[in-house]
Amino acid sequence: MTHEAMRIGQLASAAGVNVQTLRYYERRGLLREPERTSAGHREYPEEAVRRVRFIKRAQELGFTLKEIEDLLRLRDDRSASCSDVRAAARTKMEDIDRKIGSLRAMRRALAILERSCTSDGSTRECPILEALDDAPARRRTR
Amino acid sequence: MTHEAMRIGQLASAAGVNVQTLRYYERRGLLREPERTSAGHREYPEEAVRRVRFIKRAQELGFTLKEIEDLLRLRDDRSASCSDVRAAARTKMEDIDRKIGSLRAMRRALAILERSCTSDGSTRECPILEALDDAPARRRTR
DNA sequence: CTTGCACCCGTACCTAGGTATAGGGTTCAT
DNA sequence: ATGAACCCTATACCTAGGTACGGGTGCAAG
Repeated sequence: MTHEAMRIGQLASAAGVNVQTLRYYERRGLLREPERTSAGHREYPEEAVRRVRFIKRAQELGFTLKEIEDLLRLRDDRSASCSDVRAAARTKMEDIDRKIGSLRAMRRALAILERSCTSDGSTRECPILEALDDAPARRRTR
Repeated sequence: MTHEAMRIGQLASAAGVNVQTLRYYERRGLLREPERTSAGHREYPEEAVRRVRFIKRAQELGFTLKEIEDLLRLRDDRSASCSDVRAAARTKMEDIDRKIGSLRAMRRALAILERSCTSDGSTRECPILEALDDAPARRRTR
């Protein structure tokens, strides 16, 4: 049972990206340089698939590759001091909380829009802009 | 009290973007062409500030300008049929739910990471990748 | 041994979303 | 009535995040 040897093409199709993207991520430092066969071909462990998918997912959430690199470094860097890791994790969590807050506001606005539209056929008083007027992660008592 | 006349520079600084960005949004169709003075200078109503802020906020949440255009069109298009508006709103809400789901998973992972780090100084078994293994909100990639 | 496919590296190119520059008009306080 | 601070259009340029291309190698099947 060889489950420790994928080549770049397999990884690419498993993760839904293309081969050059993987090499690009490697250059950028998002993927560490994998082992090579004697012929110089890259050999990835299976977990690489999850790593690449994580990257794509995080991108859809509005994180830049730089930020994703930071997130992944939290995971990889065995030598990082605990307090650094904790601080970085907290920073990212705050960032995430803010994003969730904004998304919820936006969702609320869309729900109102949808409801207001049901009633009488007019799209008056559309709330989409109002939705994000206040600070994105405003602490609401609710 | 005239609060119905901002020029592009005022709008830009109020919304925290630069003047060329506003003209760019106009070309892209995200901002409708405003009135002009006799000399051809753009005159924006106050609500333009909120519109621009909305755009920036939505971008941070991973929406492309194209998608933001769709969102804003929902609001603007008085002639859109109610069922179109409702359908589009629902689609966006699903999208948002997926994003929120992913962000929550990521947040959970970071919280675990932070906690696991407290205990003994080692960053072993970091859960960051595991966080997003399952589909974010039970919906396949678009 | 050659055909075909996956891989290697380096470099060029592409799209999205801006940002800057050139060359000119407007406004308004001094 | 003039100069600083703004505005106009058009066009060129920039960064992020890829994608494609050219020329060469590895290797299994026919």
